[in-house]
Amino acid sequence: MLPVSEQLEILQRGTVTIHSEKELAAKLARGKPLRVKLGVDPTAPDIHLGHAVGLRKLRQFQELGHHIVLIIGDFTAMIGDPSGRSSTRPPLTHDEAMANAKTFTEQAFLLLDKAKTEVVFNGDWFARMSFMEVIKLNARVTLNQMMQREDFKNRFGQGHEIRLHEIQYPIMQGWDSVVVRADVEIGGSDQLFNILVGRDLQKEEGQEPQVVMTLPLLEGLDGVKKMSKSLGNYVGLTEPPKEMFGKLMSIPDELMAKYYLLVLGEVMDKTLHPMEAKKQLAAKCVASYHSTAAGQEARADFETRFSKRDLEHADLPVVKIGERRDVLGVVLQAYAEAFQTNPSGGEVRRLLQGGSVQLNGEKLTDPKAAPAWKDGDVLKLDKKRQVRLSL
RNA sequence: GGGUAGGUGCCCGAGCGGUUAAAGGGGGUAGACUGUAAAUCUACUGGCUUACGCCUACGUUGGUUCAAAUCCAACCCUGCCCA
Repeated sequence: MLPVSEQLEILQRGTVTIHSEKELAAKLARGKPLRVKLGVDPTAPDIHLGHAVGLRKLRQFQELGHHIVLIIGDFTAMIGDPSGRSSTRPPLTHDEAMANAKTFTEQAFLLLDKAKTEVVFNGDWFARMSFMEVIKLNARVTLNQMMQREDFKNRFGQGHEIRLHEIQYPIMQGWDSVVVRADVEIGGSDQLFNILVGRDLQKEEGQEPQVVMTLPLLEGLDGVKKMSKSLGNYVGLTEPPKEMFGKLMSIPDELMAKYYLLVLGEVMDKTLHPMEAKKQLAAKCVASYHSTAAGQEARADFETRFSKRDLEHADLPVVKIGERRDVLGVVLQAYAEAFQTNPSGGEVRRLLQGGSVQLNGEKLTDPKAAPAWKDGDVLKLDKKRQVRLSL
């Protein structure tokens, strides 16, 4: 193992808070592998770049010889939990949670060393807790304490409802730490409160409290809200290269440096033109989850399709025209076949009206028109999607 | 349990018998611009295989009325105050 000071230097990189470095140093100094905990709720089947921030930090721990405990919140996912602002996440069935957990862990191993990772499910201990045990656990925490959490405080202040099960959530997460005897827990900076609860519970149980390590939250494509599946502002780790590249090109410039840091672990070259910097970012990201070649290809494709707007020579999905020859019908078909999405007739009419739909560069506006479609025609559907037609 | 304020479209929020698919804002989509960035301007923003037509929508269910998101009743839910 590396000397403590070197380990510390690596581990503290890119963190928001470590509580406390002194404790971490002391734990490291023992020379034994630390148990580093990360809890994830399998509320969605895919891992995105936001999750990857934490996973990358775990990877660093692994490379330094430490042990990772990945806790899958199969139990917590079933009861739903407070998500972000003021809404409550819908509860999942256990089957749904487990199905998500499966793909979730598979994807996590894109970044983690499977051999040094222990995966546990918190349903294993929560599902068989008795009500008495729950009460006793609750007795250790005060409501006043819970109300310190910003999310609760705000909602309470605004007269919004807070359901009691939501207040259990930090307690459960904290109890997880007790069960797995975590030395360190990492999480997004929004997890600070929950992780601190873990410390309290550990102390009460006579354990040495875990070190809290929080990481910056990665904003999603909108540049404002935390990346999340439910907000639709995410980039999935397993997305196809072109998709991944395109999505990254749409992030606000202000976020680029942060993406460089959190997604790639690099410092952005500020001398580059922002667009070039973004292309490099996107290509590198694709490279790390697919391949360098895929990154270059995605970049080339992007430049053909969007920078040069050369749809003629672009590699587009091909849609074979079916029975319907009217514009509305063909557009609907193209969406369905090439992009697995089914916009409503109204939506397509709106796109037509707005001049979004173009055939070989000519705007199509009449849903009822039936142009003389030709083999190889390029049909642009919206800002980001185009197809090639075949007869 | 009592009192009181509320429950409106993706979100916030106006409307308080007809002209309301429902003001305004946010968000979203599209167009212009352009770097699939930002800013700005503009349009659109319930559904229907093709619509000056139909269907669904203002917590739920009934009722009054030619006509209800708007009035009445019961019920469900939330905040606040009291117990």
